[in-house]
Amino acid sequence: MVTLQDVAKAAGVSIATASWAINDSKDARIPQETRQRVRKVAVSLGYRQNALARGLARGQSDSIGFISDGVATSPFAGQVIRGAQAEAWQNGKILLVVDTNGDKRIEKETFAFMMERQVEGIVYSTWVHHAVEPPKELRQVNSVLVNCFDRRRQYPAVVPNEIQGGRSATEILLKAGHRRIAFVNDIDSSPAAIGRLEGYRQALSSYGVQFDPSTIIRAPSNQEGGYRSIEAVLATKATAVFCHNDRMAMGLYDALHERGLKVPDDISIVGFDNQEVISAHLHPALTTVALPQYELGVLGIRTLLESTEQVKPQTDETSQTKRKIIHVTCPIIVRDSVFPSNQVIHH
Amino acid sequence: MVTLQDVAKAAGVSIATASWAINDSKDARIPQETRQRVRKVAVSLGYRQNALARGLARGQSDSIGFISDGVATSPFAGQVIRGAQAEAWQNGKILLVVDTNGDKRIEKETFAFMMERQVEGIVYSTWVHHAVEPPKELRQVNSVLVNCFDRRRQYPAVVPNEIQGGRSATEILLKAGHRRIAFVNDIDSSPAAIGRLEGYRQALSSYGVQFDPSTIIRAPSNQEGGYRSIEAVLATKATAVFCHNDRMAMGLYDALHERGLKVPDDISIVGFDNQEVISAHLHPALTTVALPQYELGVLGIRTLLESTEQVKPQTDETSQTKRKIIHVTCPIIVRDSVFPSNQVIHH
DNA sequence: GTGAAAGCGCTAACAT
DNA sequence: ATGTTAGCGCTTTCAC
Repeated sequence: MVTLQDVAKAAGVSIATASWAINDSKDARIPQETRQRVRKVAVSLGYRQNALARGLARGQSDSIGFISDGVATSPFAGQVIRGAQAEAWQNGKILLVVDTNGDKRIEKETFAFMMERQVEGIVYSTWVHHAVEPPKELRQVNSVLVNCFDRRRQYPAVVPNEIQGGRSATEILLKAGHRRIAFVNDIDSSPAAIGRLEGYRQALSSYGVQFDPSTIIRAPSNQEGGYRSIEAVLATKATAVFCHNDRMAMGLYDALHERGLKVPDDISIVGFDNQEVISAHLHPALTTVALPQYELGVLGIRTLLESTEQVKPQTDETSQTKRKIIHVTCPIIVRDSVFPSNQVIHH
Repeated sequence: MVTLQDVAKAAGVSIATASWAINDSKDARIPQETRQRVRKVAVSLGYRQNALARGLARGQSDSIGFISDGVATSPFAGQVIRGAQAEAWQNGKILLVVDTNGDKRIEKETFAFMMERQVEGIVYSTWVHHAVEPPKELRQVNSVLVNCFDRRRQYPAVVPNEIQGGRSATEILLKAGHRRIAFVNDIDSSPAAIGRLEGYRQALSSYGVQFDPSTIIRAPSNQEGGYRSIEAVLATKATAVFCHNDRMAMGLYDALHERGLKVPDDISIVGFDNQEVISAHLHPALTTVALPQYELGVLGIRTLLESTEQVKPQTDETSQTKRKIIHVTCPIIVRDSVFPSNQVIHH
């Protein structure tokens, strides 16, 4: 293993100078010539910094912890890690990723493990968008919540904008001319269920359409739920349906198919999540609203890095400052399940 | 920040003794009483090891690099990371995960970055099972390939057993009494396409069924491919179809549906991949073969750790030793798309 | 401009 | 059984 010592010796300079040259320190007063020479030598010797030594000396590890309760498992949330990692990388940091599988004990251990490794902060991310009660330890370090939030607002959080998403989904139907729109929502209450409903109502209202509670159908948020809600959907006499997610839409497609009803000719459908393996490949392909997963990851890290620069972690338990929640836009993905589609495109 | 120094002082022992007590060194000859006392003090002081300092002193980082070309992206391969991480964790190691997005330049940078961080080895994993040419640098360190392999067998590799998978898929159909079985394979050649076909042929052969090339249909391995292969499938007069993957099966379901054909009454179907969001939720739920993703991750790390213990990384370019390839079993997941299903269960 | 040297927090060989 | 001490490889202050 080649050390800085070796490089210095080979270049005929002191180890301090070598360090400056390698790191290209702005404030070090060494001539370009020396810098170049040292670096040449370093390359020719195949020198590589030892991040452990560097971190120890500088009291900084250039690493960020990423705790998730299953992001890596989720079929459609790995993108969050990708975004986080890309943004961390941009800033010369590396991510220590641990999936706790939702286990509180593992979570605590993970936290300790990360602290030992001198992480500069921790991103705490969840699989589904919901309220969490993060382990108190998290307050000892800079941290941000991604795809979740704590009710007391002790941590900055980055979440998808469910309301806007629900609004966009509904508006695309309204723009296409639909006025009677059913909403097959998740039977479980959640930020997604609440937010998307609110968006749905806002959209109707902005188009002057009276909200009719009987157009709201609730079912489990999976294919079966969508499939089984067919009767209720047809009973609403709606010409279009906004499904809480793509999986429900997939189930609804099946049920519609079985009754010989065509999408979008007989009924228009909009989903949510843009779970590509489903939405992009249904017949017809499903118009849906995408979850900004990659962005959530990016913004999570960015938020963390910003707060690292400025403030120290809050240790003052009495502090009442509410941390901000960033709501990230959910873009609409137009495909072929809304009729008449030409109108959709023109607006 | 509390250091070992502080703990030693508070406990009234030397720093060395403190270190031994904390690490519970077997060979250190210190009485239990002292150990206990020191640890009590450490806890009460809120002491936490500094992994950087420890790693520097021991020349060991307890971390493993995990490079992937998109595992985190893949809707169904995040499990590989989960498995890898769980196994690493078991051994007191942490994973440094970087997704290169398939970019060769990022790949090189990632490698350098990981070496700087003194990783004890690198797992190089790919999204699809295929042959790779890993960057030469990889040979400088202990490494193992996961879900991919190099033709020259310079690295140990862990891959799914495609042949056995294909065999299992076909056998379940044979056991159910089917004798004319179409195989809708991927039109692109790949270890999966080749292996699954081989398994299909082996299964037929072991049941004394003559292989008929006309039952092999090739199409792009996605929903559209499956959907469009309907004519060809029907033309084979097969009573059952083995699809190269669940996505193709999903497309085929759609096409079958449109012609009023029922699964499994009119035709039985088996998929591959066990992409749950699809397979578990089609109507009827799809019998399929699962990719052992979690296991791939576990075995990747285990293999790495084993070789770390024993051999040093091969630097000898002329060495001709072929590294082993571990083929991991792909379990069959029985659901409702094979008829008659009762027979299936009884065997 | 450059170098000497004091750490960073910990481990482990060596002394006692 | 316990303490002393020399590093691990690097950064950075301070002196020249």
